[in-house]
Amino acid sequence: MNDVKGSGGGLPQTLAFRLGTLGAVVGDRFAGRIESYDLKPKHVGLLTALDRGAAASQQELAARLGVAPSLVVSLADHLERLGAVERVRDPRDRRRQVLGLTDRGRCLLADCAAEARALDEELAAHLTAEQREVLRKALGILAAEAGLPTD
Amino acid sequence: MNDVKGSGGGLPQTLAFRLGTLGAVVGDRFAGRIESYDLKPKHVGLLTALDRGAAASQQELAARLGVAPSLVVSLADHLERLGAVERVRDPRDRRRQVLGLTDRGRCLLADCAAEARALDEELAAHLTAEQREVLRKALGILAAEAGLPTD
DNA sequence: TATTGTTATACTCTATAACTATA
DNA sequence: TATAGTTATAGAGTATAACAATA
Repeated sequence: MNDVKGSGGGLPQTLAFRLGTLGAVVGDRFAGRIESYDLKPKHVGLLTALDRGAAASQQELAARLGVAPSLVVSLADHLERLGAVERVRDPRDRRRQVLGLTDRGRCLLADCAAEARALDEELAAHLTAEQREVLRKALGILAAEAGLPTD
Repeated sequence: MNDVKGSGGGLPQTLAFRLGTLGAVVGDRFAGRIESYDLKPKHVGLLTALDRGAAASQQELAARLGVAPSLVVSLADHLERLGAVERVRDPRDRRRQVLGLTDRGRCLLADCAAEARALDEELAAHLTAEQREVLRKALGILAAEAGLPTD
């Protein structure tokens, strides 16, 4: 009458459980790979946001990333120390600090992308080409619905 | 020559990026859903581990979950206060506290599974039945490789 | 002496709130 | 007075290390 393996009612089979647990594991492994660049996933998220849109104020970035503005400050501080972003005062409104990617930042981002692709190879080693493609596409749909970057 | 949209080299298209970011979002949404049960995702992880295997010592659980033994103590404390688990001294080795699910714990776990299924409906609303199935299966393969629960 | 569980402590991450400069 | 950015502070979460009980 009930499920074979216990009382969870198949919790481990749900998308929510699998995405949540896998996301944590994959995030940790990605963090380990970018550690040598002195970056953490949130820094990469900020770089990605900058790479995808026009240079933006820190408040706009905070809204895009869904984090507090004060966190953008510390992320940007760190990235500025690395020479990956630069802050430019908006001459029309001198309160605004517009963040822009530097060449160094683009280079770092490319390095992170390469690390992610290498990690993909490890992760998907046992999937068929077709499974990989459907997986990538389906995750893209979910990401788009969640308002996350997709391209 | 280069990618159209920027310098990320398609970072947002990688499995690693999508799993990491989606995992965080989905984890937060799941956390919001189980908040009213006074549970957090880590508690559900511990309940799930208990539901799937024989009752286990706290050190074994820590290894299974990949967290510090001291964290299992605080998780188990909380679950014990909720009446979801009970600690029983192993009579053969009185140092060991064997954790076991109670009926209340099984009930809570079933509630969490229902929340996860409801979240799945929201998440996968725009996927075809076939996409859902391939997604579930592919994530199951990845989860198994990562040593996570799959059934 | 080694091991299990627990407690004490410290560190990381992030948000909230207070503050400064500009509008 | 309102807004952008910054700084200060506080809380949650988790790991490390010291400790107690048992083997």
